[in-house]
Amino acid sequence: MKILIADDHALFRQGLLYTLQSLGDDVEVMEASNAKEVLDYVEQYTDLDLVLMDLDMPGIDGYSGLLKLRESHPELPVAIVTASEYEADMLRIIDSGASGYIPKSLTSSEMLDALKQILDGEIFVPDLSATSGTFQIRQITGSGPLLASLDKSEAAAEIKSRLTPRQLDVLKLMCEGMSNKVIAHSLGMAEGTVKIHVTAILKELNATNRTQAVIMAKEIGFISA
Amino acid sequence: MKILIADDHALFRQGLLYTLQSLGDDVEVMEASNAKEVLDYVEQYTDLDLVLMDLDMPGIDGYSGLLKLRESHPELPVAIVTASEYEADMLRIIDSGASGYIPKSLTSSEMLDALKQILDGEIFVPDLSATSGTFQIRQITGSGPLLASLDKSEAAAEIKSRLTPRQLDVLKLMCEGMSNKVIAHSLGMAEGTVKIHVTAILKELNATNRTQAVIMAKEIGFISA
DNA sequence: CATCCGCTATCAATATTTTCATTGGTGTAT
DNA sequence: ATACACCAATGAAAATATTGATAGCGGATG
Repeated sequence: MKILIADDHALFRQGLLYTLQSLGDDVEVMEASNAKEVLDYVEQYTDLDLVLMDLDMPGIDGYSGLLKLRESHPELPVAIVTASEYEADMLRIIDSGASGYIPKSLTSSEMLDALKQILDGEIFVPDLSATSGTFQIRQITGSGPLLASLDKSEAAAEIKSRLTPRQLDVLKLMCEGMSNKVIAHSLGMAEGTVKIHVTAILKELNATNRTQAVIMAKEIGFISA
Repeated sequence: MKILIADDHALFRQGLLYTLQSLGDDVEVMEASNAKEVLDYVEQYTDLDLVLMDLDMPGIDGYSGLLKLRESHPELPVAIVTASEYEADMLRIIDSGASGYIPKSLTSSEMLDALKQILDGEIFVPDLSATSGTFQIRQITGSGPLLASLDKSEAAAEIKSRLTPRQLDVLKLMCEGMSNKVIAHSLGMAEGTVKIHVTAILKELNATNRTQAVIMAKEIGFISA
């Protein structure tokens, strides 16, 4: 198992290196301190299993590096490691074909879980939400009277019972602000299938567009889980 | 010798921890993941020899933490560790009484040299001119990193100040799940005008679609008013 | 037991609407 | 002068609706 880590901060590389050892004895870690080195490496070593690249590096930045890698080596998993935790960044990066968006604020064990997930072929995205701040049952134009007349937990149970498991998966990602394309990529299904689920969700929730559906889901509070 | 390191990135702490061991056997390292923990630590442990504090942390940022430490414990050496390499930052920080300005891009050995220098009572500043290759004027895209470092109410004020009154009107209705057409009708303007406002809002909030913008606005909590 | 039926999940493909980006122009305050 | 609000209009992308087809899975029926 060969993993290439790219970060301009030597000490962070060192911490990551140390953590990566826990993945197993057959893990070989290589280091790069900028994106250009990464591009050179992937030419030279064709047996890489994963590239972990910092977003913020001198010279070619990680995002440009990601785009170039996706173009030249589409099958090589590339995960972006970053100090930023903007959902917008995350979406942009996942949308560009990265296998994961890994905040530097993760603990070692969280980082390991994320990496295992990525090495399993899944896409890792952190749970940036967890805010759960503002609730109020508000009348949504066109929303049925059902939701307004139930309290939160009842409504949440109502919804969960009416939506299929797969629909719940999709709704959860909708609540992260993801586009159909990103959701499809994230859940490993075709974009068309996502659309079918979205349509079904809108119908069940009696919403006329995705934003309304997300608002309802968030206000009811069943997405925070 | 007791050293407290404060950084919200666990892996960086780990790398730094490892490096600090090389300073000698009698080095005891403590960790904090935010500035508040630092302030608590220094109250509890009065025999600290050095604090290494990241500039960019959630909650109280490193600079504020530095100022507070200089006030409460003027004799305790505090060095700032940072991902940024701006001369302006450096001057501000050294001027505020820090014992050093340590770029995260330093190698382990450079870091050790810097720390030794600081422990000797000197003030460490990097040679920024040497790393001129690294010198990129980072463009802050529109919104910038501001929101991450502010708490909700501050962020709400931030947003409100950056959006025009009419944009706020539109955003409010977006948060109700209305389509552009309905918003236009509702505010008595053309649909095209709504689109322009929406585009401007997305840009300001650094969002890639309307659902994201609504999520952000709701999470920050400024729409409830 | 086999078959039929209903539910779910998947993909493909089409058509329409909505959303988003951009450019250019007008008026209006400060 | 500069920022704001507004409109028109274009093009591209995303979202929504719909139809058709395949496949697995569980229950019901014969």
